[in-house]
Amino acid sequence: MARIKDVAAHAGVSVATVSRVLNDNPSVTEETRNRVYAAMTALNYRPNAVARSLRTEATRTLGLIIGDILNPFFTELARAVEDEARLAGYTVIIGNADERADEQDHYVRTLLERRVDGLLICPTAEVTSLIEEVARAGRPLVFLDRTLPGIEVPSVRVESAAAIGELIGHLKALGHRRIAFISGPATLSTGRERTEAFRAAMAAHGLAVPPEYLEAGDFREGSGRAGAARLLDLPEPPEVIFTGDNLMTLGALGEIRARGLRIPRDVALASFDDVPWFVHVDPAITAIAQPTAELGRAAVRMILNRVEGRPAESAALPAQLVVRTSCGETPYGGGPAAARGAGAGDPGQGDERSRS
Amino acid sequence: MARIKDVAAHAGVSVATVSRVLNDNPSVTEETRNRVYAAMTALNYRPNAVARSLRTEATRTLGLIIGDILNPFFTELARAVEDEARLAGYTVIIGNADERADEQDHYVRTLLERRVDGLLICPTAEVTSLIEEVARAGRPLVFLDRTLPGIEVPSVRVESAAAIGELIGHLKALGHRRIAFISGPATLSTGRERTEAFRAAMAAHGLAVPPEYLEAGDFREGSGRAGAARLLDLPEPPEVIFTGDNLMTLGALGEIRARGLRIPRDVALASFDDVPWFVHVDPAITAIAQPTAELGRAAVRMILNRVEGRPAESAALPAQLVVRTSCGETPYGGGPAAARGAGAGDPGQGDERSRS
DNA sequence: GTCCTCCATGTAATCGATTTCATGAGGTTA
DNA sequence: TAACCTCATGAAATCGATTACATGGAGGAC
Repeated sequence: MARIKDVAAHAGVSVATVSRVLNDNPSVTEETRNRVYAAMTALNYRPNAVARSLRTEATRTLGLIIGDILNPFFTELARAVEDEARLAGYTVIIGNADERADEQDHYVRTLLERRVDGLLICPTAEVTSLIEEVARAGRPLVFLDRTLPGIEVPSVRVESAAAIGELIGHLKALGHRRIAFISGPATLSTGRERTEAFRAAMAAHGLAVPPEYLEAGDFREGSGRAGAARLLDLPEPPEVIFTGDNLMTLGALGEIRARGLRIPRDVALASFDDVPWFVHVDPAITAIAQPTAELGRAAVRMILNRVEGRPAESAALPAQLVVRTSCGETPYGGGPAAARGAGAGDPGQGDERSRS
Repeated sequence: MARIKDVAAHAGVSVATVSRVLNDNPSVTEETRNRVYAAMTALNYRPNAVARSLRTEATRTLGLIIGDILNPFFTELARAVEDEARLAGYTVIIGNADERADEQDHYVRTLLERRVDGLLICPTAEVTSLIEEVARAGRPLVFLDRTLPGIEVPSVRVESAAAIGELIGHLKALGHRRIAFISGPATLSTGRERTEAFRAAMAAHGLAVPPEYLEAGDFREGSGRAGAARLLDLPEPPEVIFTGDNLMTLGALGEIRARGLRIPRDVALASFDDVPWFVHVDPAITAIAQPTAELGRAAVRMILNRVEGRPAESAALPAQLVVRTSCGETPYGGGPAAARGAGAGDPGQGDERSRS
């Protein structure tokens, strides 16, 4: 593969001049510039980003470590991060932690060795010593979606309490009283926050939460299924199962279907986290939609601020309740076709996730 | 950040010795080795992969360019590629072409500049001059899922004809005759292959395919919806809509639901490409499942063969029909709960997509 | 015509690792 | 004891770019 030296020789100039052309340095004659361009195309020259990075100490690369690549939430997040980074001229390397601290640490190490300019992490449960060290060393780092206690790192997360409160209000208005929650793991900030918000909202509405109505899940399909099974086996099963993320919803749905129960007549279902196909389940699933794409974009802006030496401030973006029909017909509306969001619209409907 | 020189000074050895320790060179005394390790931890040393790559001309990185990161098919593919690459000690950089040739070319350029050791591409429609050049230059390149005509590049793809033949047989056995197909773009090899297989299977079963029963889609949700709308508006609408990929299925489903039609009574639906939630649609959607993960793993093995100088041979992996209930009850089985795969099982059911 | 300035270009150091070749200490053998 | 070998280690070149500094020629001012 042609090197800068070859281009220089072919064009009859020095490597410095070729480098200047490469970097749009204005102090190169139009004529020389053209000769260099000609040499580049003649030799099929492609600058070696490895060499360049070694010298400039910048890779124009961001590392993104997500929790689970098969979870559509993280996929959409990755997509948004990628798009926003691309606009700024950065490439993204995605690492899939598979919700395991050791996998996460593996990627942190790999990405640091590759000298990414910034690191976006959706941290798994444990605060590993590696993460602590990286944070302490002051390397550009931003937490995404989740946070870790006791670590000083700017973060972008979702503010879920308001939407959860709205959901509980909606359920109460529909006449439901016995509401169960399949939570995410208490080791994750998102799991804790949603559980706390659920408890608080129930209390605010004067509804009791017996301990057996709080199932501890792990943001995986299997735990959603198992949690739903235990809830449905209770002497007094809940009227509503509220699940803490889209994969556990998938599991709970599977269990409900396997028992031949009808939604919402036998048991209602609501999901934290919305995915496109919820609309196509019969009945369509009431869900709390997260501002996933905005979350990713905000995180990129934040990490680039840190990379480029500007200050970065943590942010929390509001989630939004999307009322459909899986918890019963809304008393304030028409039939299934007229189901409408309690918020400014229904971001779960239609083509909003397809791009041009 | 500490460099190899600092470690050498701290341990009282030369940089060559540190490098030897780093690379597990056996000709280093146990004692020296320990001193070097101690220095490394003391200084929090992390080898600079950029510098190493410059010298060794290897990045231990693979590039993967997929068609659309929001399509679960490609996500699962990416996941498998990542896993298999990781086993071999490689990192993967994923580029999302968004089904556009210019985006694809952008990533090809970026990845070449970053000197990835090998390139896995799910090529978009056009044969761009860049792709041609890269193929001609003999750089390690493997086509994944799709192929390009007239370009000598090893590829891994899905053999769909047999499964499509089986599906048509299944539909005919259920009494359906008027079967329409919403195809992928004819510019993609997968689009062409599925359309050809559909025509051939229909002909083999003595069924006619009027031109208006062949809708040209583009593997996007919107075209599935529009195609379904046109088919349902025909004076003689089809009894079955067969869609060419999972996103178009999503669109067609949306259109069918919006019209208040019941599946399969008013119109049956079958999908090429299976995704986990098809099980939860009511009725569950009959689909042709692709060996997605195996596709990704095979592609990695192939590119690593090429990278390491071994020969690589193209492969085609068989798709499999998964019969559910969206085309009607099977005359050879029980009720919905007893729906069973025509093949060796139902890879679309249960937890097979969750990992430990 | 001389001198100074400006500016396009070139020379060479540098980034942090790997790797070839040299070196010298210690052990073996005759 | 001399000659030789083995082996751990070090010195220095190298990968392909960027960039500080040097250089020399053209043009303007006097």
